Amino acid sequence: MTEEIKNEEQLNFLEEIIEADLAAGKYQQIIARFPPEPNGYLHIGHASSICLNFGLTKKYPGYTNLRFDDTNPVTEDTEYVESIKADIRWLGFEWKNELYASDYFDTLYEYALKLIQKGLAYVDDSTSDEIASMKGTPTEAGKNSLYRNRSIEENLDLFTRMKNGEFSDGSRTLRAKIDMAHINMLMRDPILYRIKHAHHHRTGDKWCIYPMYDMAHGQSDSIETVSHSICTLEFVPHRELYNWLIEKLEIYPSHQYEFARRNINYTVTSKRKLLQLVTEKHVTGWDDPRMPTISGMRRRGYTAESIREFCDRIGIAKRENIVDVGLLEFCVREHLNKIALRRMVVFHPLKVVLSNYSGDGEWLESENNPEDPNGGKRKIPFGRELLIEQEDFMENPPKKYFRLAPGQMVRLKSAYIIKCEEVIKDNNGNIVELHCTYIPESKSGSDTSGINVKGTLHWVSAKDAIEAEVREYDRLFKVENPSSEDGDFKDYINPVSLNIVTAYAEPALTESSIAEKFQFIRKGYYCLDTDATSEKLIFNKTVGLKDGWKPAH
RNA sequence: UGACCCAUGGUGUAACGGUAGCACUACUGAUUUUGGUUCAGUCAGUUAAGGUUCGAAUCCUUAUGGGUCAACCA
Repeated sequence: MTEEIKNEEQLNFLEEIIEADLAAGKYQQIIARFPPEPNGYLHIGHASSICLNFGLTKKYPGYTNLRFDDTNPVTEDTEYVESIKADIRWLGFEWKNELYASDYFDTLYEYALKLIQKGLAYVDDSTSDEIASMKGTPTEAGKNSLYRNRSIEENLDLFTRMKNGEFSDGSRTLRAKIDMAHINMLMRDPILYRIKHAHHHRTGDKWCIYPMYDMAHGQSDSIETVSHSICTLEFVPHRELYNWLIEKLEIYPSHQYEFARRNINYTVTSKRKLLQLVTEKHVTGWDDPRMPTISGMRRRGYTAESIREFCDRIGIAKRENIVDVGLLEFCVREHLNKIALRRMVVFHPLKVVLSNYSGDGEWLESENNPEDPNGGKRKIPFGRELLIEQEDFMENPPKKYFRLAPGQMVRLKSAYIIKCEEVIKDNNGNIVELHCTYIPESKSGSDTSGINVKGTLHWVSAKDAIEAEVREYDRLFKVENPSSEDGDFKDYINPVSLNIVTAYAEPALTESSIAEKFQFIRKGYYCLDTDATSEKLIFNKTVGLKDGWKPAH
């Protein structure tokens, strides 16, 4: 019975492996790690990996370490270290230990010596080109290096001198001695250490030789006794080398498991490409709201909850995929609908004069969020002259047009029902103003008019409205998968991914803070941008409302 | 012309030899002082061909399609 209930839960393949390992008593707890290289900002793909690793060790006994894979000093920087830590925390996760592969450089060096002593590694004087040309191809065996059979003593001496800085960059490498005819290219005497006289963000100038990924990653996992080392599919061929090194080094046997990285349409998630967008100024920075980076999504107004929900919904598997960005947007709307404060903002104003409204105006009340009974209310000024959206009026409306038209009535949200009496045009025939009458008995909350209207419009009081800059974003790329198209991915950048409009907002918005999320009624979800000042309101469009009405033309 | 990984509606993901399910999208309808939300419903899928079996998305074979591998990157 209990087994049946348990079986109803759908596990992904990693959870199945973990549950089997736990059930077999192979591990008492599972240890995972999130291993970013500090050479770029985290993006939505990393979010998926973070949710996976940290989520697994939340679900099962154990913990996740944060380990920076900082073995290439020329591309890495502490700016990235800090942004990565901030992004993980913002997403809602906390690591057990903050670790760096560079912390293990001494140990890794000892491991290299051990390999040399076992006759399993050698110093190669070949140039980069020579090594490449002797590597063979997937269908052709490679050739042994001229230096492959040096004595252990000579290798020890040369490697020590490499470490001591006696040789120039690129002049020598330490290579594993495996098999140049191996079917797996990675096993054809892979390079373990290379010379780089470069300043490292943590170890400074202590080292001039640095381990390659394969010589560092699995060993770091092992040092940390990581039980489940989860990475993406392109590392599948590395697993053989990962295991070979652990076996020869006789160290703790961590295991590598691979899953398919998540791709999202109309964007790119490759740090190299994202870096290019930043350095070539196609966007304003790593946190440009159009970027699929965690910092960009945060600035755009996406919530951590919605990103976690998205990662949860797309799941994990081993097959190639392109997730529809629409699902991400659904998750964002789903959360924002619950928490966003409703406000009224008119983007393309059309003046409305209420010919039968006298007096200086009045303050009306409106709920902050109809989804939240405890959300409270706010005051909105109402007056004789109002602004509505140009698109909410049509002189010759199609059928089923619920908005304003000559002789037609609509409700102004939280205010009165109005009727369009007259259309005022300029000399060119453009509509510049509407003269309407309002129904005094139709006041929101105390409506005794008995009139039912289909349409409700958002509006602002003309004299009380405040100007705000609104930045509206569209997808960064014109095609679903820019990386798979011919030519450069940058050829497919959407030239109109940013549209700036000056809008007219109700006064309550003056008090906005960056932490608040808004829904501009009938428009979408918005948030204050970091560029905003006390003099100038600037909002980012997070995502639009689902739009259920399309005029038939 | 090798090896490895993968193949379920438009998209993502389940079903572990026994009724192909869930979510997003799209489309209907109801409700609605947001053409939003909510609610109800509809359309739509096992790459192909063989084989094993009482029974195959699932196991086997072959084919087809996609991805990965020849950086002193990770």
